Amino acid sequence: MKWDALEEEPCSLARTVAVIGDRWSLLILRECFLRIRRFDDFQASLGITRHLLADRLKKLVRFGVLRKIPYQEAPKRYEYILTAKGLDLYPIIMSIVHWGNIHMVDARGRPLLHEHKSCGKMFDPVMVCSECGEPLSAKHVHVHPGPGARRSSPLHASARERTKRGAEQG
Amino acid sequence: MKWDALEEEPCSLARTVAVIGDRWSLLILRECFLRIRRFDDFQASLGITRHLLADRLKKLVRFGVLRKIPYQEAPKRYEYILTAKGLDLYPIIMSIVHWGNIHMVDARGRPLLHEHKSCGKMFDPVMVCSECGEPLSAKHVHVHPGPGARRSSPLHASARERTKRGAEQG
DNA sequence: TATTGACAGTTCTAAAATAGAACTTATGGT
DNA sequence: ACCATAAGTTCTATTTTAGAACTGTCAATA
Repeated sequence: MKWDALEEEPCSLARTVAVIGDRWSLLILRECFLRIRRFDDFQASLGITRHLLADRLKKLVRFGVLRKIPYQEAPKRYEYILTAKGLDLYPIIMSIVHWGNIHMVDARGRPLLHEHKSCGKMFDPVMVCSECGEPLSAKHVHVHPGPGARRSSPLHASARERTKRGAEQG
Repeated sequence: MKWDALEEEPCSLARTVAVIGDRWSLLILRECFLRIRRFDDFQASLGITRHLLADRLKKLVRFGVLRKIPYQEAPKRYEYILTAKGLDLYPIIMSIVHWGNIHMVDARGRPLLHEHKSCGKMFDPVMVCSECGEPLSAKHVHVHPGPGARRSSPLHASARERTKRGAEQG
């Protein structure tokens, strides 16, 4: 499967994965949320090759996650900053960090602590239901096909269905 | 940078990315949360090559995200099911889906709707502070070094610092 | 004036990962 | 014996990534 194909999938996860579903994009975004903005700063702090960094920044700009803002003329230089769309990735970044905090820390403990300025306390992110405010878990969620679903299948056809349909169609 | 190096980083995001930071792992996990459990079902529903699927399942099992459970003897067959550690990935998956719902849907609308069984309503996931319950945004969060942080740097050294230190150390 | 350094890339080759298809192993059914 | 199911493994070709060097602008310095 090609990356372009992912964007076309009738699945919000697949489409998002097309934007951020590779290791360097996620690491670049981490740096963005830590106020890194410039090419050489990304490069040095990540150890990414300049080639790939250029490529990924271009991709993130193309998807509207980052914007190139000139910060000096002569020679023209740009900073990469998060757009509103990019800032909306915060829950993804935070939930990834949180999972790592719970399941991947070594004996030394967390590399990072997060303080909520609004209440002044160190916190963990919690994902809750927008309607009732209760914490969410997979088993209390039921999935329905939405208006953009593929044909009659719940999400997309299950394995066996698709194999059969493929065979029927050609 | 090699994948193994990511696991060693003093950063919970990098360590999590070592586990789920590639497109196929995320898509496989989507299927897991949709109750797909068997090799051929993953393969057919994702269109992933069998080679890569075997590789990714092995990796997810190694990291303790999936467990192989025998469902028949002779010939021995296994299902891949989410462990508790794997189920904890739900907020990551949901926040990815939600971002796609907001920013990547086409004119037809969302491919999927989510119902919260506890309250009976269609919902969106919201990330809140564990201490005060307010919705989180990047600008209300301040980052502090934790016990597992690298030396004296806030998260890890900034670009320029690291270049300099590298030069000093040889 | 020539040199150095900062910055943001681009270009190159070698190594690694992925795609796509065929093959293997074990077993049960016809 | 022959076919189907299931879960992989093996193979070659293509694509992606790593790593290093190179390019082009401009400012400051010797």
